[in-house]
Amino acid sequence: MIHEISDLTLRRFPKYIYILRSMQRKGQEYTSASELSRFLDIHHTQIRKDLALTGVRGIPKRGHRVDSLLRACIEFLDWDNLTDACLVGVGNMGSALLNYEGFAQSGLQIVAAFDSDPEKIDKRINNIKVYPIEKLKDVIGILEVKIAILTTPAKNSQKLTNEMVAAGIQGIWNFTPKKLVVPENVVVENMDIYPALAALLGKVRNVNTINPNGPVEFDQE
Amino acid sequence: MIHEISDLTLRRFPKYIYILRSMQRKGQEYTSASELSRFLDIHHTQIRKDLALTGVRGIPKRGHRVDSLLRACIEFLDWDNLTDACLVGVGNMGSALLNYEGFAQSGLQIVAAFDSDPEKIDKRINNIKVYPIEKLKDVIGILEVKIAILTTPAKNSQKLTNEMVAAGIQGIWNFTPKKLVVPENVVVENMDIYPALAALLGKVRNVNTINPNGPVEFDQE
DNA sequence: TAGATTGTTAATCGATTAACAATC
DNA sequence: TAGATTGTTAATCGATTAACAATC
Repeated sequence: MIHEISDLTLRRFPKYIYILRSMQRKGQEYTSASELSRFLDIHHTQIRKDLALTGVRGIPKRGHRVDSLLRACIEFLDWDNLTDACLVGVGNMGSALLNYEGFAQSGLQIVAAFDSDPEKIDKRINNIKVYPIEKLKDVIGILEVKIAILTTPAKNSQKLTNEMVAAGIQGIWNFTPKKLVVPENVVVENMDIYPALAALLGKVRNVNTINPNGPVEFDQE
Repeated sequence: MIHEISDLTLRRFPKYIYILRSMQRKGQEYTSASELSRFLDIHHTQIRKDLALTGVRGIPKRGHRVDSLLRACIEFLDWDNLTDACLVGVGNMGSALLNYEGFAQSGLQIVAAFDSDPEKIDKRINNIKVYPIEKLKDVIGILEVKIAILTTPAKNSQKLTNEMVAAGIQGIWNFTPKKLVVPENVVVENMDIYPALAALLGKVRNVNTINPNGPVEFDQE
């Protein structure tokens, strides 16, 4: 029986990869679950379970070779194969993502962008061509893109989503605050910043409420 | 005994606020936990528990008044009071955030930005002044800012974090992939896009693995 | 060898969901 | 009234953490 890999598990792997890459750059040969745990605030048992999913075996007392462990993690996420994506909505956030350098190392390649502003159409941003939004369906169909990044104003997000789904999109990275309605075989990953903002402000308040004057210092003098 | 409000709870409230605002715009007078549940994919029992935290009481068979419920949710997150923040690193992502229109409605006001590029210093983006990074400590001290948004390259993130903490920052919204080390009274909210990307690509793969040919259609002919 | 580390199984913890009486 | 909705308590579920034998 194949177990579905849980969302939380998938989210931990990029953190392993990030640390392992920096270890590799520094020439470190071996690492252990306990060492990764110290750097990441993830319990060492959790890390062992995750790494076991990739099939690697560690050596007691020594741990894992950094390079083979890194390779295993990258393969586990399939980040050694680039998945094509398109980006819809070339505003501030969209441009920022089009200029991101890290995607190529993370399994993603943006091959087309769409916008409704005639000023932007047919321009290239970071060598990615901006198509008119009317051509959404055609271009997605021709390029056979399965992943879309949605960075439009929230207003049209559902309409565009419907078009994208009709054109064959299977996964949407949603940067708008709107919940998208999609068929069950289409996946949505919400990248809404407001829940994160609420969590940040709320946690700062939690800290201040529980411990309103900060750490108590013993006033010598 | 005061219960600390959990992270997941805090993250749900912006979703309630978002829906309630659009209901209010449409002039809808009443809503119910069950209705919100349909729009949000959150269990109705969960919603009732959350709303109970704000102190509102619903009316059986009728639900809640949209306007008073919205007000209660906003007060619960303290979004009716603006918290000052500064932004460190005016790159693509930083500029996108400086131009965000939604923060004022979400309890956040960015009052200063910092960068090391002389081209950017002393310019204004969306009326927010860009200071030289060397003045980080002074400006944060003078303006008494407690929240920082970190959108620099990952390289210097820990060094800048140390400076910000020394200057009195209590909460950091971290857009870099690096895990920041901070004292326990400082809160970090990670807005790393790679875990989200891994989750999206992984979930699309999950769907295709479990159901490789999409939904089975009964071919009538 | 001694001890650090692995990998697995069991216990704990917290969030989500189910069940149900109360109420307008 | 009948029935939809509320709000609470109990059950379930899954993730995290603890415990521990195996091993180099």
